[in-house]
Amino acid sequence: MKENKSKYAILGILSLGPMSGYDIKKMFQKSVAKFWNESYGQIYPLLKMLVDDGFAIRSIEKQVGKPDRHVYSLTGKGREELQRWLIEPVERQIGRIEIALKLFFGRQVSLPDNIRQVEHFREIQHRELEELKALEERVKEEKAGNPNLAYWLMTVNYGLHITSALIQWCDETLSAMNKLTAKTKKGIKKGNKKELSR
Amino acid sequence: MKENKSKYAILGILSLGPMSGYDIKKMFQKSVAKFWNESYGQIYPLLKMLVDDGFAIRSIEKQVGKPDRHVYSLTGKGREELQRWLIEPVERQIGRIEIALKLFFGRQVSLPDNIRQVEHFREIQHRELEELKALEERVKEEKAGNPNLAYWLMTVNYGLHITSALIQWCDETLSAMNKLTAKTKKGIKKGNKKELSR
DNA sequence: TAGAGCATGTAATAGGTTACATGATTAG
DNA sequence: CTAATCATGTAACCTATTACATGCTCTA
Repeated sequence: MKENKSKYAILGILSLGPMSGYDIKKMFQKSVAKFWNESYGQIYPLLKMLVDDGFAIRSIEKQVGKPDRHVYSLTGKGREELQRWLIEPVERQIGRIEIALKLFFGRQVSLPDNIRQVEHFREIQHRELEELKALEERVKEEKAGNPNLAYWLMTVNYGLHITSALIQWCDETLSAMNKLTAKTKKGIKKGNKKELSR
Repeated sequence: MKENKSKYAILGILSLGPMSGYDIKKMFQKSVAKFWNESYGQIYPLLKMLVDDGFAIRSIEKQVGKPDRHVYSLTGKGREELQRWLIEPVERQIGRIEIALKLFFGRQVSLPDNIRQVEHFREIQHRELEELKALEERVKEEKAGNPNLAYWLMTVNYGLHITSALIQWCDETLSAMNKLTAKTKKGIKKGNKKELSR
């Protein structure tokens, strides 16, 4: 049986309250954007499916000057379906990690090229870390008293752990690369030209 | 312009030596499987494209009792294309992290349900860590002297850092959850029944 | 004799992004 | 006057997995 994860992501967002497709997209953006996102091309057809399957109901809010809002609310059946998925154990997933793939083939380019690549990756993670720290503070302030707070902070913490670990890995990797540079330089001084070859 | 990552992954594998589609699949399995993989449905059509674009050439090895081997080798143009991609800076990618999404909606299920989920995730990461440690030793032994060794160890190290960070996060998260349980229990002793509600 | 390994490939299907079409209102 | 925001949705297009088709050899 194929499980469409996007479906559960949308059920989850809807569990926070009734919303339109447009609202859902915005909600993804300002809540789980760091580890999940959906496009309109997924959201609108899936909302239709959720209604067809009885997981949500649609009500229409008339507006002037703007298109009508189609507001979706979870049904009891929809909440049960979400809960069923939430307690289902996650599986080991092998994501595609581009930086690792590029480095695996690192010998195909020069050492300075690889150093640049890792330094750039480190900058990305550094910016990410700052963003996550700011997010953590913002959530603590704005969501104080919200019964979801504890869980939300755990997911922010996930990001903090991963990002810190990546920065550490970058530092280790850069120092390992600098040692390789030093070795090559030594080789030159000793006149050992073999070590110069890639 | 759309860049097909699978194309570069295959060019990369081919940079290790001439190979058939079947070999490429096996090579993915025993080298980068922890962070990248490709299916036959991607490999065979892409190999055809690589030849059409002049990035690889195909030679046929006749065999008896088995189908002919179609062996692909990188051309100079193919190696250049790979190098061009390798030095191109990676972009920040937002992967889909299921455990984080589930926990974000954690309030929809019970605290013990969430604890079970994280404990299970921790076990997965623990097994992964053991596998990575074994892999590191194996690579150090079997690939001693291989000019790729340094880069390969850096990618294994990537996995080690991520996995250790995840285990740490699990421990922190589980202890945070246990504190929530303790709070609820205290509420019961004091007869504060409101705190029992989800 | 059943199953795994060798070896090619295609077709069906699922999953997902981007661009397009429409059109009023509001802020700079 | 321009761009953004509100708001719906669809169509075209990629990307990727799984199952299927074929068929020989070797091992348990």
